[in-house]
Amino acid sequence: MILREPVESVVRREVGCTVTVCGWIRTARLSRTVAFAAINDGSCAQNLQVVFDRERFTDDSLSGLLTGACIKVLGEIVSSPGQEQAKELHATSLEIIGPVDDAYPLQKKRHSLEFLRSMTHLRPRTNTFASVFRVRHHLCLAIHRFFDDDGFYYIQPPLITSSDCEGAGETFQVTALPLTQVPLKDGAVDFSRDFFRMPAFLSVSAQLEAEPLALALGKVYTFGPTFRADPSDTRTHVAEFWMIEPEMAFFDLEDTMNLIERFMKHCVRYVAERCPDEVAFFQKHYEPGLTERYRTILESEFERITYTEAVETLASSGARFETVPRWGEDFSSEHQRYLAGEVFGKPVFVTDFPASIKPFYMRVNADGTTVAGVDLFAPVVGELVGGSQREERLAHLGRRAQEAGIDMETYRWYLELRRWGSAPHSGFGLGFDRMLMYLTGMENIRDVIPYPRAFGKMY
RNA sequence: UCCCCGAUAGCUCAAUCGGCAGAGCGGGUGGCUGUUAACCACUAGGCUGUAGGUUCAAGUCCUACUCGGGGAGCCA
Repeated sequence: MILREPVESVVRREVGCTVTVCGWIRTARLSRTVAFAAINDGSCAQNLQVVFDRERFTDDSLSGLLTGACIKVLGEIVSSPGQEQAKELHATSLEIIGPVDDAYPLQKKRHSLEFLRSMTHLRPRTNTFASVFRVRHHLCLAIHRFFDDDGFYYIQPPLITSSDCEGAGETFQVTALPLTQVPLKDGAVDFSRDFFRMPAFLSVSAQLEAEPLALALGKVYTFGPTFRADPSDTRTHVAEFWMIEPEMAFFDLEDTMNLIERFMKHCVRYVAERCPDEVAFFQKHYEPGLTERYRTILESEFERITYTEAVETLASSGARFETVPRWGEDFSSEHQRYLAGEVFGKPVFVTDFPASIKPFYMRVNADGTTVAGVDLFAPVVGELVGGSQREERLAHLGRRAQEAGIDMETYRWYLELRRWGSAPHSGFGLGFDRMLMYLTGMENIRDVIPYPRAFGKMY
């Protein structure tokens, strides 16, 4: 067993304690009487300064103190005369566990995020990525805690599905057929000879599978990976990402907005409490407005306007848009950012969209032309959440499905939910990785995911 | 997929009108008050993304391609 104490705990130790620490050297400095190495073991944002008395350590024994090397140090906690840290470790023994050579790519200076993207195996050793992944962990737990405390059940929908969820993007097909010799029948692929005896896909949304659980357990949520084969090559898109999809029986659209707002505030508060060092780091190096962003979310009441009001606001704003906002068309990302950023300066719920631009499962409003959908737009990043009250009336759903060209046989089970014991219910979807971007200020989704899978690239 | 920008030392970048390929950091060597991305000196390190073209002369201009980034669309 390798005994060692994490830096996160060492920095809270009393002066005089003897500890063993293992970590990677971030920077090392040698002078005549003394040498310093700042080491980090990932347990926290802080480095631990280790001091080597050069009377005790020979030049040779310190020659391995290079940026990137993994070392094990036994020493005593002493108070530090330096300005940048209260305590430091006075070394009594040093072991170079993993030496480095001069080809080690990470240096004690800033690297571009693009450069670091080319080495996903080493970038977690940088302050930036270690911080991102620590916040990622805490945000995951914040989500589970929120829903557990709120009476939700965590469910696991299938990742492999038989159908393409309407309107949610391109699917990856899953097959066990030999692609070099695909079995054919009447000129088409014979899927009856595939693994599932039918075509299969990776899930693009768990919503449809979550609804039956909500209509039995009351409140449920999913939190898992989602796959999209869209050829989207942007800083907010990847092929594999994580989504949170709560689904609630006996919730109307207003209940849903209240839930989303409470949820967002909980997550922000949780991260601010658990990761103060990381938030300060991102504030300093990436997004000067980050703590202000947190404050706005925590202290403001999110704006709520209808789609029609939003279009009018945009049209009369005097701002010049590349695409003119017109009723009946979806908002472009510049519209979303303008509404949240310029008009309100805080997150804004937009509700009641034209039925023609939304999927068949959203509940038709009394006016017959709009549906009870809601999007949450945030400053800078645009759309964060998309949700709706689901159409629970069989006749309405049947009509909308037909208009949308949905194969009724495939969705028979979905219609049957409305046939037997139907109930009003609602849900929403939230891109976890995008939320992490929002909370860290990282501007490319590929920099908040350990191993991003994107169009044309497998990092 | 479309539009825009970029590619020069290991990394981050500079190179004026087309005229000798540069700096900082990192590496090595030496020096040095307990330093904080330490500092000082010296040193090694280059087929300027690839393939063509224009020119007396191309890192610089033109064409194509490759790779990277940003934006649009689609979406989370």
